[in-house]
Amino acid sequence: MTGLTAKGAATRDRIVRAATELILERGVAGMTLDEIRDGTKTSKSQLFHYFPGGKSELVAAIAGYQNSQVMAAQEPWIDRLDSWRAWQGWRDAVITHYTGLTHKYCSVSALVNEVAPTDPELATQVIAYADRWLAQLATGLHRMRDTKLLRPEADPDRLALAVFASLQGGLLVMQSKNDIEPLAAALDGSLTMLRSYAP
Amino acid sequence: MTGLTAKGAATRDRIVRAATELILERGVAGMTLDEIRDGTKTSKSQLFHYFPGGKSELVAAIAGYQNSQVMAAQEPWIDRLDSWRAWQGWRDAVITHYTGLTHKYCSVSALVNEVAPTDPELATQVIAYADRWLAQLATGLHRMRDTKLLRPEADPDRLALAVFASLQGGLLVMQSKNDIEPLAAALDGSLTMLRSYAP
DNA sequence: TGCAAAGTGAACCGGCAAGTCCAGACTTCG
DNA sequence: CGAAGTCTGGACTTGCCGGTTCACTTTGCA
Repeated sequence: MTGLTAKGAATRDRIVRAATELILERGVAGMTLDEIRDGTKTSKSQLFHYFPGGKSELVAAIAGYQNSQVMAAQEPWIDRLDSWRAWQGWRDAVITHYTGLTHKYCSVSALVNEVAPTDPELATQVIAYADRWLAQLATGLHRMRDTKLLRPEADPDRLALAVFASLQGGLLVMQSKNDIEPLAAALDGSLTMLRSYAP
Repeated sequence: MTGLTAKGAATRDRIVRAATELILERGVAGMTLDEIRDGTKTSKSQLFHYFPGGKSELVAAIAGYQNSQVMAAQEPWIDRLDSWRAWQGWRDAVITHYTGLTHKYCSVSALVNEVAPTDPELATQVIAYADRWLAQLATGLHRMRDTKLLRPEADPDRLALAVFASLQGGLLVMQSKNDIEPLAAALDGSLTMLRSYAP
């Protein structure tokens, strides 16, 4: 997206923000372009002006935006999950980030579920975010095995997968119950599981 | 649904089965009544004849049907999760059930995600199934604490919540990766977590 | 200052999918 | 048999929503 004036950039930004708000509350199918128009003092033509690919492109932009938010919230822990202290810090950061957002569609992966059957390309994109997230967890665990914080027979990739699944499930249940507790229980359970692989 | 002749019951059944097939593959939004019609040698009027509430009622019926399938697949373990042996048996039964269904929308809870914003009543219903499932896990853990298989300070309800979240997350990731491994990793992680509460 | 490019508003289109209607065919049972 | 109730087909209606068009204004730069 090049050649945007200040005014244009502002409008585009307004659209993304409003659309994000809507999509978090109502899901992809529940978000209509007309609602975005109403909520942003814009018009359809502008939507397609800034997102020529239509709804798909807009949703992709939102997913990217949300992903960066979530990843940022996990800083600085997410990059250095190579000590027990870091994992605990990470857990707290995740809880903090999602506290107060319990009623929303927070989970990137949950989007896949809705989007995959009708828009495979978009799904691929979202899955890529998830994979990067998962990879960060795995990297930390690999380092921990290397530094003998995990027993040698521990399988970092599989453990990371378990933690990630647990995290996503925690988010899912959190949303349906509108309560942070399921996420907290899931993460605490994951940490307990990991610690049982300490030498 | 009373006053159904044999023929009527058969038709109704045909509709539910075909609709289940479709919804598992494409999600709620991706399933259209016309497709059901095409796939079942029926017509719209019959859909509304057997499900006067329209799509919502049909989806509710499917959810109930799916739920009973999933619960049945966990027999006999799910009713007696009060020993480590039972948990292992349960884990195997779950994996077996979902193996070969990896490309589908298996998770009941995942449906909530799609349906909740637009149909709260239906969502409530689906959540009820999930709660019953969760309760069964909790019951087993309570018994295990009572019989000293878990340390007294273990919180069965919270542990059950963690296991359940992990399970749901495993299903979610399983779908997006089209691979059973995430589910297996999630369940194995959960069992490891539980076992660390053994005395 | 003027013109090309960017930005904007609103009416419009087309398709899709949920839900309706009704006429007629079967089933059941007195 | 025949009437009440059940089942069926398919054409029809309705409204929503993603996407298009086009005339117009604003902006920024040579």
